Amino acid sequence: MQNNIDISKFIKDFESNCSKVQIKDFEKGETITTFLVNRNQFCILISGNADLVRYDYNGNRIVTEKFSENSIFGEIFYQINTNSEFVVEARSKCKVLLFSYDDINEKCKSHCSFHQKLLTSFPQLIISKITDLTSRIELLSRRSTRDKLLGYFNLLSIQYGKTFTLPFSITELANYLAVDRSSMSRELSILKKEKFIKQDRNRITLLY
Amino acid sequence: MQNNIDISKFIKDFESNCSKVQIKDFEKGETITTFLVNRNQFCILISGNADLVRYDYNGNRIVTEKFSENSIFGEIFYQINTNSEFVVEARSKCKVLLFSYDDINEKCKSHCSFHQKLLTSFPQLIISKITDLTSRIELLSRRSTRDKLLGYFNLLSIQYGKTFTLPFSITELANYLAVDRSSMSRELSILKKEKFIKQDRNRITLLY
DNA sequence: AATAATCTGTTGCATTTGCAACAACCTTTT
DNA sequence: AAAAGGTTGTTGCAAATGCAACAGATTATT
Repeated sequence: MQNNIDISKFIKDFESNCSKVQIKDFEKGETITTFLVNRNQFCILISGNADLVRYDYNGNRIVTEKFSENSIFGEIFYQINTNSEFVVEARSKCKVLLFSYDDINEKCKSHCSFHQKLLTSFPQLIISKITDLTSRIELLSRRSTRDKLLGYFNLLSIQYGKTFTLPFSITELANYLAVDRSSMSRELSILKKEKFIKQDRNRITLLY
Repeated sequence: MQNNIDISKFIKDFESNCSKVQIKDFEKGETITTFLVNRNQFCILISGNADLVRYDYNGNRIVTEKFSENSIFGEIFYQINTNSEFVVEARSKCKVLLFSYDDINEKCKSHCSFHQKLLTSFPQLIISKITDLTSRIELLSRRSTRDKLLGYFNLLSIQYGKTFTLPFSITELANYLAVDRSSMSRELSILKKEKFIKQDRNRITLLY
């Protein structure tokens, strides 16, 4: 979630001068893109918030990833799967940079300053994404809800100390940890009862 | 897991001529690296197999990731966490490329052919890694063992058709899907009984 | 300010899962 | 060939989790 560079600032006052790269605006609720075919599509979220939503065979709506400023996403990162449908939905007004990964490689050999900047920003954006993904995998591979919660709180406490505000709501936290919301709520209550944590909405204090 | 480029071939007959990049050999069972401090360490597994193992507070040994030829790993991709210890262990003879991410950036501006090749290989290695991680997250975020199994089988069937051999053993599959081995075995039996799949050891046929 | 929509905590219940133990099988080593 | 070490499938049982339903709180909309 932490990004050290700020590509968005760079782009905000910058109009793409290259036909291969698009900057598009989306209103809340709009579909930014879907993952259906292999187009090597690569996107950077310049501003706003968006969810990657999977609709499974039962029609269940499952939030698979959450994107914010500087997040990267796109078909290129996904194995396309006929059994479920992936949609990136804007949760607020969004500004998005879209391009094909093939194009970026070609174009970067030219001296377009826009691409130049994009290319130098790439590695950090990508490494940051991998860090996020590995953290999440580490959490998701824990067997119990309690371990998931404590593991996640521990990560946050490294950054913010014993008291911190969750970066999302309780409902979204349950999604992030891939557990049932009400069950997680139950487990939170137990953690409170056992004096492991204090909780006020999405503000958490660790008591250990 | 699928990589289109082959950096290992390139490196096999190549001795690093740059002091910042090391190629090291490890015997089966040896520790390749640990994730303890933030050194921006970045590794590429040239040949062999290795596991990223987490030892949690109970001393449980949990395989978090599995690496094979062309896999990338390193501290740089992990939020270091005081509560558990991460160790990369060689499961067979391994040849590993190690360097600091900072160095690679500096050095790449020079015209060292080794770095040049490394740099051009980077994006694909990284994208391939992200694809693997997102696939796994998609599976891990499913609530039931059955959904995890069927989701994983579905991914494999896209590549290999209705009959395929799992890339790892049943025990390792349970690790990959973060479920108890015996419970998973139970669920596999049910799937067999219900004629969803045929299974012979780690060879699976989908019957739907 | 009133209303609607969403979020949160709680609880009962059925199901699933993890855990432990064990036997059969397979692989590797001696 | 025998022994040792690891893998796999099975099962009983206890514990954890998902699901559903609901009420109160909070936030957004009109």
